Amino acid sequence: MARAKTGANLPHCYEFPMVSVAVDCAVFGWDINDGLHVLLIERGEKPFGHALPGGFVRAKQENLETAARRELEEETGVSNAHLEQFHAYGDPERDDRGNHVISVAFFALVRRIDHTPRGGTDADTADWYPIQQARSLKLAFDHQTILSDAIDRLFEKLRHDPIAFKLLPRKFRLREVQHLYETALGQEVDKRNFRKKLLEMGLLEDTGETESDVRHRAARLYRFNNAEYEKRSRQGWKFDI
Amino acid sequence: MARAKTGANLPHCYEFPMVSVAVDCAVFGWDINDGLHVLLIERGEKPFGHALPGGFVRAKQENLETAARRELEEETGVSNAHLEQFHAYGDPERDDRGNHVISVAFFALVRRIDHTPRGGTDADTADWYPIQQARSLKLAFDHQTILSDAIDRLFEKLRHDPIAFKLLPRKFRLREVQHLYETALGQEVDKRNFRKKLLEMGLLEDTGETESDVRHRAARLYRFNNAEYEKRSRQGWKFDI
DNA sequence: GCAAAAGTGTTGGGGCTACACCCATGA
DNA sequence: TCATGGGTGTAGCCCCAACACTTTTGC
Repeated sequence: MARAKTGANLPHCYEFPMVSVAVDCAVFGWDINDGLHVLLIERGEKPFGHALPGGFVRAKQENLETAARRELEEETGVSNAHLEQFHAYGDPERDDRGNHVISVAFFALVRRIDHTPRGGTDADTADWYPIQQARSLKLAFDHQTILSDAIDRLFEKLRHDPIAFKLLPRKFRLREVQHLYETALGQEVDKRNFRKKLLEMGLLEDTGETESDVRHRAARLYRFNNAEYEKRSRQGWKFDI
Repeated sequence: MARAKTGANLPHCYEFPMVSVAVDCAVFGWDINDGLHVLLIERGEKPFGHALPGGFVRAKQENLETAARRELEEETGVSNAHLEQFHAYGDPERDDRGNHVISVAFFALVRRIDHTPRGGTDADTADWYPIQQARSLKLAFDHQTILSDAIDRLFEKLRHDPIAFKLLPRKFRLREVQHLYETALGQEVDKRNFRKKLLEMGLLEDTGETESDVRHRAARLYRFNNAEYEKRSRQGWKFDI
């Protein structure tokens, strides 16, 4: 999908030099045993190494979010993610292949169990990396900056928006929620106070089910009541943890 | 600055059709007598009517923020604004002149007294409009959506970031701060409690001066201590109102 | 019965809300 | 002296933080 400047037929001509537009996604997945992970591509072409999934927007055919969903599906097999655009990156030198490429970055939240990554259409492979490890890799282009911004934004947003429930399984234990928030806040929280706050908020429904296959007392499973959240949201209520 | 498709020399050729990249700015100004205003251009060309100041990014020459500053300066004479990128708009049909133009939108905060708007380099004229009035205008392209998002974002951000002091004069009365917050929150706040909170926060310095030319008791003038704010910020402290 | 996590109540203190009056100034 | 906004103190309440033990289950 690179905009070649060499070669025979370059049929699309303009008065001024043009910028290319790409989208990139920081896809996050959560697992109570493993913590927060991000989905990275191991590139099979030009700038080798790891990178965020993404690619060029198809002019006149799609908007930014559609492009992001398409690239995500093509490169990693992930579909139906919760997508949120968070920043555009536009330094002229950010793509070291020479073109001026601006990239609109999204973060994406998925339930990790639903998404065993698969490789892309070409030689690329996609895989989950713990965020600590991902942070220590040398990513292509300015993807390390993008990833770092995405993580900051995700942690910030978890506090003011109930997007945690896009990461957690549909039926979850309270302790999973707590663990996720401890990761986001960077500190431990008091179990009793956290549960009280969460339950008294009135957005969690007891499914009546409990976990199974554990060798200790089984935890109740809860479900997030999104309809109720949206109702209150329209009335000006604000989620906060 | 339009990317003409007609005409003789179109020297920049590509393998694929290209997207154009623009930046647009919602410039906000505040005045205690007048409330919140936004700076709009009255366009002298093609899609006539009002629009946000902005224009195309110069490929290979500038990044997004630089482009926004340049366009702001060229079209309205505004310089040294506080700029924050907030969203990118990319629907293929959003520019009704036919090209696929994505726009990276910024909101800009200025001290209105410093900026008497002046016209642009061409036939355009720039002027302040109260936000209520601006909201009721039919703006060019999807600028009404952009403006509306910018206002929402500004109001939200005022609560978690001391950006109010980018809108207020360098030396301000407490009542001005209160008025601005009442606008942002959409509700009145208690004078005593508001002052207490603000002063006990310890980020406002008494300048020792008072306002003049008023026919009632003169108010003290305060200054925002940005150095202190940044220091605390680095220590993890969070502004909140 | 033991290991491992689930689940639960109370208390004290700090911060927020609510509320009303005097002060300084210019006309 | 009056009109106009500037400036201040307190009491009650609610919410948040701190804190430790009992329950269930599988092995």
